[in-house]
Amino acid sequence: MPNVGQIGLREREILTAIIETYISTGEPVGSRTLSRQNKDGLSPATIRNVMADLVDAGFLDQPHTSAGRVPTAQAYRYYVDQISGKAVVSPADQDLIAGTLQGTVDIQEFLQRTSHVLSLLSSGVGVAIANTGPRNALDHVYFSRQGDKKVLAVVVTRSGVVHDRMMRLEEDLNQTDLDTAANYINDNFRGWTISNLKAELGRRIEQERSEYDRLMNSLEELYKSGALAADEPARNIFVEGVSNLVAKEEDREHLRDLLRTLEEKERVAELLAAYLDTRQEAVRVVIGLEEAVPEMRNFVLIGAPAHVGGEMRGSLAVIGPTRMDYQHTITAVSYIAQLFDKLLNENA
Amino acid sequence: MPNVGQIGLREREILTAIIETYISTGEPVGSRTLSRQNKDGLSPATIRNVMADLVDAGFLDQPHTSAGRVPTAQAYRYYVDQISGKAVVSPADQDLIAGTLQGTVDIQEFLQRTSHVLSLLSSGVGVAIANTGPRNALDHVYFSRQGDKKVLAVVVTRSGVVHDRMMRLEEDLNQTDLDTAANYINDNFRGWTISNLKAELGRRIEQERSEYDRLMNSLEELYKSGALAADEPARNIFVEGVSNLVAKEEDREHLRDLLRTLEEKERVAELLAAYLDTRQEAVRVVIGLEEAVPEMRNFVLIGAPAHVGGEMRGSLAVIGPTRMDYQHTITAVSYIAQLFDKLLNENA
DNA sequence: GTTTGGCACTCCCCCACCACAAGTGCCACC
DNA sequence: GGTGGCACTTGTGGTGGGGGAGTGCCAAAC
Repeated sequence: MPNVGQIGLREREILTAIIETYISTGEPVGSRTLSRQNKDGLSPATIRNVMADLVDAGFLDQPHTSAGRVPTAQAYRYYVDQISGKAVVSPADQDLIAGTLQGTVDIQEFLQRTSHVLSLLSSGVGVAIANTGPRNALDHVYFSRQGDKKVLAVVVTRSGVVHDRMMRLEEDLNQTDLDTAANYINDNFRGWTISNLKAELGRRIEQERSEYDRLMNSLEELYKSGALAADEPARNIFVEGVSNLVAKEEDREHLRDLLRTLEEKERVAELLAAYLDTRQEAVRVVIGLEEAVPEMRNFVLIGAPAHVGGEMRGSLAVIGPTRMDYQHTITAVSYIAQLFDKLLNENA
Repeated sequence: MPNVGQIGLREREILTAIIETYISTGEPVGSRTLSRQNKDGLSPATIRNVMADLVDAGFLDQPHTSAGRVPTAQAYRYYVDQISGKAVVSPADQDLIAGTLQGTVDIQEFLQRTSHVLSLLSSGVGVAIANTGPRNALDHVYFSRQGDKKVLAVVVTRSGVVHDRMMRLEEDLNQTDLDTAANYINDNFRGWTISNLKAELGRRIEQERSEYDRLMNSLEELYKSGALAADEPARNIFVEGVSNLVAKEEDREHLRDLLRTLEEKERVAELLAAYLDTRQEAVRVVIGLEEAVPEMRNFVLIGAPAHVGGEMRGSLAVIGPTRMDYQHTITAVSYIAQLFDKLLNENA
């Protein structure tokens, strides 16, 4: 068994140099190239020996016998661990981010701009999501009659996310009935999670069904119409910058599958949820995305959750090729995640 | 000067055959191939003569001296005119469309699903837009205090489009002030276009500025915060199916530019507006998109507007390669446009 | 013992070359 | 006007060799 993880200083330096060279050139790196750029003036032969060790240890691969070496997932993992927390976000990036996000109070707008700026700063796609999960607490609802049997339902949650939805009822309700129903819900359920609210409301409707009650009748109508659905996920998932991937991904078919997956925004949301559903605040770098999503081979996820009171309420990420500027991207994600956290907590 | 447009029956048959063959194979079509598939049993030599005429008349091009012929924009134009209005939408497509769009009353959901189904039915991207232009009439507004100096503004227009926007004020207003302001606007401006409303409101605020008035003060606050902005275009523009283009477009750089343009949804909206802003109901096929958008060379737009009382309130389109199944796409766009029209008129 | 230079070997990449297929234009003939 | 024939053009696909980059290993040097 090779001595994985037990590599010395020289090995580490060379490994880092190989990874960085590969990231910038995209071509397998050979001993000669490395020897030339290395200040320590090591000869190609020495480097070859070290490289052989690194292959044994699982950090490098050779596309074929007489080609240079290419970093493995394990190498990227090592590289990311090693650089994480090192750099701060550059002033230029700070300006760009501040300029883009300045003045956004509205969550959806923030998400949209965040995904955009992430795609600009990285060589991948930017993703920004506000969770509209079962744990999202109600602030208030508002119903507005829009015509015969048609009602606009606006649900505002404590995290500032607004759901508006046009509903069709089975029987007509006038605006007074709707206001009464909204008041009832707001008075009784403010602060409840949407799913709990729905369950309890269903129970109460069931209980009162025997005796005729105007309010309960209105509530039942609204309940049946789905006016309280908190699950309109596609509206709060923003994915931008797919054009970045065109330049990066070689294989055409692979590219098409990838874009197809990214267009299914719910899948992207699931991916982030799977890897970021944690109480940790830190940026997480996931290498080896193909285990969860086969068409994402050779892609990594750099993401961070946003919390309100210890609960995850949103997340943002860059999904890009393994060959990317990790330091730059990690600091950018980290910086924006802080802003996101702040925004959510202001709104809470 | 070549006798453009003065082509006989035989020429037309051959031109149509060339276009259809080119659309299905993607390769320049030669006289021999055509002679073999043509039932009339014309010899390659005859076809060659006809082809030479068609080149003179501007319908065909040759990539190089000894290659087959390729249709020009003019040829596609002819082809589309010739087939338009011929076919009806197939039962299978009807099922797919109905299944996807069934039960959507909410405009945004309809737009999203429409763009999706258009991308499925064609080999291009599907676009669906609800106009939030200056001509959009107010139904009512609703303001809700969300915290210190923060207000959620919900603007509902007659076409059923909802704008919700979180605003930050310069000074705090309580909910009563907000309700008074909303009532004032609803009582005075229902049915006005948003831009007229804003202009008139600005005028009134200016007029009353001298004397202190609580209502006017609230209105001014809201006015300044931009709560009445009707221009949140990105939320009502849906573009889906970019992965379709990966398979179609050869040139990598071109593909990247194209995707980049399609990601700027406002530009897509402008494009539709430019070509569809008309009182005509019919599907419009725009060939030669590169005049307006250079990166869309070799792409066509097949779109239709949706009207309410003679005014354009929405539009939908497919943007796809010149090499596409026109008949299929045109009928699909036409069919969905009718549904869109119906939905808008129900909501009106 | 580590580092280095040397050397034979492997493999990919590029390019020149050639034959071939598909297509054309034109001309003579029906 | 349609057709067959023929010489010419041009992209394509396959082959083969030269060159470059890199490797592994060994023996010598430090």
